[in-house]
Amino acid sequence: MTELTSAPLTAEQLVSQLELAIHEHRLAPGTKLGEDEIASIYSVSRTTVRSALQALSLQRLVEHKRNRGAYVAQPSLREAREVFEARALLEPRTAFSAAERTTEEDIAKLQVHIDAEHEAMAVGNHGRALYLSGQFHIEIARIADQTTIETFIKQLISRSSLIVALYWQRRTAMCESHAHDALVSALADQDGPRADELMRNHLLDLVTSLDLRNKTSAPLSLKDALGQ
Amino acid sequence: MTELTSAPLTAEQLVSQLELAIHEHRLAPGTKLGEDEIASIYSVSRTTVRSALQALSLQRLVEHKRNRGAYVAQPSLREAREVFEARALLEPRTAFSAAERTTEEDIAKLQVHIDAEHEAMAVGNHGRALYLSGQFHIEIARIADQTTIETFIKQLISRSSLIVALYWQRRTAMCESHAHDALVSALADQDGPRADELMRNHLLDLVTSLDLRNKTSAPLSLKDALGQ
DNA sequence: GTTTTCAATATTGTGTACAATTTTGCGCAC
DNA sequence: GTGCGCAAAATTGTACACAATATTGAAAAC
Repeated sequence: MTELTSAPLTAEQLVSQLELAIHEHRLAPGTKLGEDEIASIYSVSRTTVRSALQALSLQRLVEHKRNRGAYVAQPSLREAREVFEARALLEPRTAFSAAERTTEEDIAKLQVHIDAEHEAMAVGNHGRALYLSGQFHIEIARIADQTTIETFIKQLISRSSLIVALYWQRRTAMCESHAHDALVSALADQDGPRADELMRNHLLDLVTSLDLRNKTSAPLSLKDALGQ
Repeated sequence: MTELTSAPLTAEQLVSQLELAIHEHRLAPGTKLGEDEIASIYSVSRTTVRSALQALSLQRLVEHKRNRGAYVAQPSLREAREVFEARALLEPRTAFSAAERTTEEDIAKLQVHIDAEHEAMAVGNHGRALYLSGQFHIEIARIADQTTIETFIKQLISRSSLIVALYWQRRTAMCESHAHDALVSALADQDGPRADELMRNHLLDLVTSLDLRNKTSAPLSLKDALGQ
């Protein structure tokens, strides 16, 4: 389903593949990304892999340790807070702008998105649900027609996915997408101020659903802590 | 002055060199960045050059055209507007946060910065003055202690430099750094709201000093338009 | 039995060589 | 004289081979 041709993946496609895997929590934070390993899995040369890993490194999705290799990033508590502070600065206002120029096609698209989210949740595919949940936020930035800000938000969403993997409190209950429903409603009404407010609260809810107290610096397990 | 050792530059250092050259307008938008050319100039391998160019490409400082090479980016009018909209979302609030935690050392540092700006202006080194002017904004983000947002602002400042190169109206008069003086004052008083307001107005002044009307899509000269 | 040192192995970092694509210049036809 | 087409040159994209560094395991000393 992911690929039809047998043509070797380009670096850009490889970035997408790895990005998606990280998004959907198939690759956990701290996982080592060996160059030869990835090269053989995707049947590409190490040159391609290195290019892809550099791109992901600049996006802060992987951490590069000199002469030791690339690892899926493990955002610190501080980084986690910063990511959500940045989102708080960008997303509400972007939702505001989006509301003012939302078309009917946009609403339809968002509705499809939300349905897919619910579907993934129903099937129990939490990784997929989380990915789609992120795409929803990106879609709003797209509607706002601000590609520069959209790029930033994309990056923040990616990193948020890592943060969720590390600091999520409730393992069972996933994020209620009622917030997303309400946002779509505000966008459909072209109600900027309401969209702004809803997005602000949504982000606040997200942060409070995380465990961002600095008990220890421990990320996941003892093995991970020593694994560095 | 730029280097003492004869050790070959690392990719990261090369990025800094090229970044600085673009910042200071020694490399104009649209300039072709041939891989072999750069490799011979800095006595590094093409591998290093390619790595550096990829990094700059992801920062939107250079545009990569498949099988045609890398060029110093030429932000479109639309892109230019977007960059300043993003700055308007990030920088005022960041100045606010910075004001609340500014120390005396920070003030001293900023003052040195401003003095250097004036000095560069006095000598007529406009490129240098522009670079330092950008660094001032980055310094404020640093004071705010928000590395994630700082990274975004760095990128926006870089791109602003390209935008100034393309769309600056008054060729003679450079940006009056009185705005920067006022900001330092607000920071020294730890007056968040005033810093926010001053930054907001400063950015507004910057935008209005640019020529962002969409007369044609022409960037600089006819030659450039054809040069693609 | 524990610790330290050293060699063997594995992995990343870097440079070079080849392949693919595009551009350019010349020649021929109209 | 102008326009088209093909071949040669140049430049980027990709793969491979070697060098540098870090990790691992075993052997020896305490």
